[in-house]
Amino acid sequence: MGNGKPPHNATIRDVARLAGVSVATVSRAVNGHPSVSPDTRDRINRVAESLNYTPHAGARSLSIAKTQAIGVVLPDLFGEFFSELVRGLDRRAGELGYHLMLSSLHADLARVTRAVSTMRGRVDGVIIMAPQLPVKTLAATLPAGMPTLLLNSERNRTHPVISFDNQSGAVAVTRHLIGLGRRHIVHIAGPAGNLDARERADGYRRAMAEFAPDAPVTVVEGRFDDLSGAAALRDLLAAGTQVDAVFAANDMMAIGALTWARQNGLSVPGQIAVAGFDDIPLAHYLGLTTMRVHVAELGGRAVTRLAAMIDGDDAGKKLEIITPDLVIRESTRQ
Amino acid sequence: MGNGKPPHNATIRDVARLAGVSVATVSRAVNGHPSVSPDTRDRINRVAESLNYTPHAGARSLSIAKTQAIGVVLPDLFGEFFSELVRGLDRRAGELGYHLMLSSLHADLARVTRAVSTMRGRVDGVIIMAPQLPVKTLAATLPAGMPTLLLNSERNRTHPVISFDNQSGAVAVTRHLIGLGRRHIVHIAGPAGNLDARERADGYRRAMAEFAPDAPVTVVEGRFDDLSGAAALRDLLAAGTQVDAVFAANDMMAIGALTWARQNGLSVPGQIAVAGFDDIPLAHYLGLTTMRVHVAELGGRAVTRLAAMIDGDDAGKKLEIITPDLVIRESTRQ
DNA sequence: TTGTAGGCGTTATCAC
DNA sequence: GTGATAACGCCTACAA
Repeated sequence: MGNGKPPHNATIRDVARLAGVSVATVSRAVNGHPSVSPDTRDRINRVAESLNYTPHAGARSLSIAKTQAIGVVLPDLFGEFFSELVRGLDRRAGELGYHLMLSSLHADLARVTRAVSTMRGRVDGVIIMAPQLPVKTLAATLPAGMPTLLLNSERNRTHPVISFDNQSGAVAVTRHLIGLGRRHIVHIAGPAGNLDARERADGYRRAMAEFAPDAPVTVVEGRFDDLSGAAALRDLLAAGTQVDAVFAANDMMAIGALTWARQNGLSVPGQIAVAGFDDIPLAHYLGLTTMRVHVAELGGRAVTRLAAMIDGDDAGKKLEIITPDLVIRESTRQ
Repeated sequence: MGNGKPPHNATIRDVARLAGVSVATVSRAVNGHPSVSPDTRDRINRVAESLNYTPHAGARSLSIAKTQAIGVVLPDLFGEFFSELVRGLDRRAGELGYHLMLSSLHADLARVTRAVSTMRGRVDGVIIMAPQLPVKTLAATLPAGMPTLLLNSERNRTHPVISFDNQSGAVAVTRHLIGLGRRHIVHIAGPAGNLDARERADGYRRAMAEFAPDAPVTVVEGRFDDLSGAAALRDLLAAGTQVDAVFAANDMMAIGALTWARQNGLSVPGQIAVAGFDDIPLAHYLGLTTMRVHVAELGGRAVTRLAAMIDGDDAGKKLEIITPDLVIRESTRQ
């Protein structure tokens, strides 16, 4: 390990030579091809084992033009959202016999493009999550002929996309808060430019306009993390804004706001009801009302779909939408 | 995307032909080799762009015998531990110009071995976390000559390993609980066979023997998830065991126990103090005392070290230990 | 500065 | 059933 005895790894040729057969036969034996006599097969297996021979996957994929790997390019996602997504991707990939080539922490177009480019030839297709980039721009810079599936990108008829129904999810949450009798409902949105954030804010506005037309509409911007959620609520109150409910664009910000409120003597949900979006495990423990988005399922479906695209049987429809469910917990139970 | 115009991706040969030069020159131009006249370089770049040419990384790595990718094989880790680890790995990998080939959910030897085998030829080395497998067994089945770094495996002078100092961490937690005046301290251990679990249990026993020799020692087994933590505490109390403190082998189980206790009318830390291990973000929010293990740092260091091994300058020492810190929060603050 | 040609480790198409 | 041998796409001496 790290200093194995043979400075040079055994190749198919080494096995062939020692077994006294041709490389073609070794290849057949190793891949379980039927037309190899039991005798030769045994001999080859023995030699292979003694040499600790492992086929070179890179060479193999170059030869058969198939890597059995899929690339995954992600932005800098938060804790459990990230792990759930990757878990979903990895599980399904494993089931389908694919490896996962991961590249996260990619924000801007250049990084995403570079990540995908360097993957060409080592993956059969890629799954990209870049909610901050316009599909057109993105598509224009990707390697031609590489099956690509977009996660949580703008709906669009030209490229395969899977995403959450953010807007109707946000409508459901907001409507729930309105149903509680709250009127001073503020929305802590995600970063400007982020599509999910924008769609959720749109849902909030739509619901307010429809179900509480006379109530004030207040949107402030956060950065999807807990600190910015806390800061947003603090600033609003400091500015004298009346608040009896908070709908944050994701759970982490909601948790920041919720925690801050309690630490500053405000009762939740008594004085302020709080709701988030995502349903990360933390939400369960803190009793946070939220929209459950089934992140792992998203990952699994993405892999399934991409695999189909790779195999050439890309189902007709480009757009696939996953509907989130409202989960009511203590933070809005009065 | 998924249906690009050219059914066949452009290769270096296509570029060469259209630019009226040899493939060698294109290769040099693409790789920024100095000895290419500005004219030719320009022409080549233009053609490459027009063809949307992206080098085939697989072929390239076969040729230069370097993939710029590292494999990561993990067991089925829980939420934030997983995400923090992968984040740390990925960040450092990105900095060093490596891709990450991920394969998680691997429990038994066969799976781990297979995962690593199928990675040969597509990665330059692997990082393996398999706390349930003996190093000797594992090492025997790995492809020869593949740089390998083990995470949280048994200490050992023959193979490079990075791991937490589980035992002294457990001693610190237990000692803290004893210092609180608690005497009926139970330990909810991880799955038998898991090395981290075993070391932490050992630390608990050692601390009890040394600092509270007359107090009862109670160890029950959990599965590292919240439900088993809750069940463990419930069963202990149902059996009439006296309990005034719980030290769980990881945070998820501690959280399960803590939540169960509160839901069943037991005050924490009043009647029962609770402590965990890992310091996942959730612990912060629930005020759980725990050992902080800097998971992301572990990942980063692992990549750094493996990269060094790949480059052949493997530092002398095989074993690298990361010491965790005690973080005291409400769950043991009286 | 540029081209020729061999090789990286496998697979697959032919023959035999 | 087995063996040559030509790909796969790229890199790199070695020549020119």
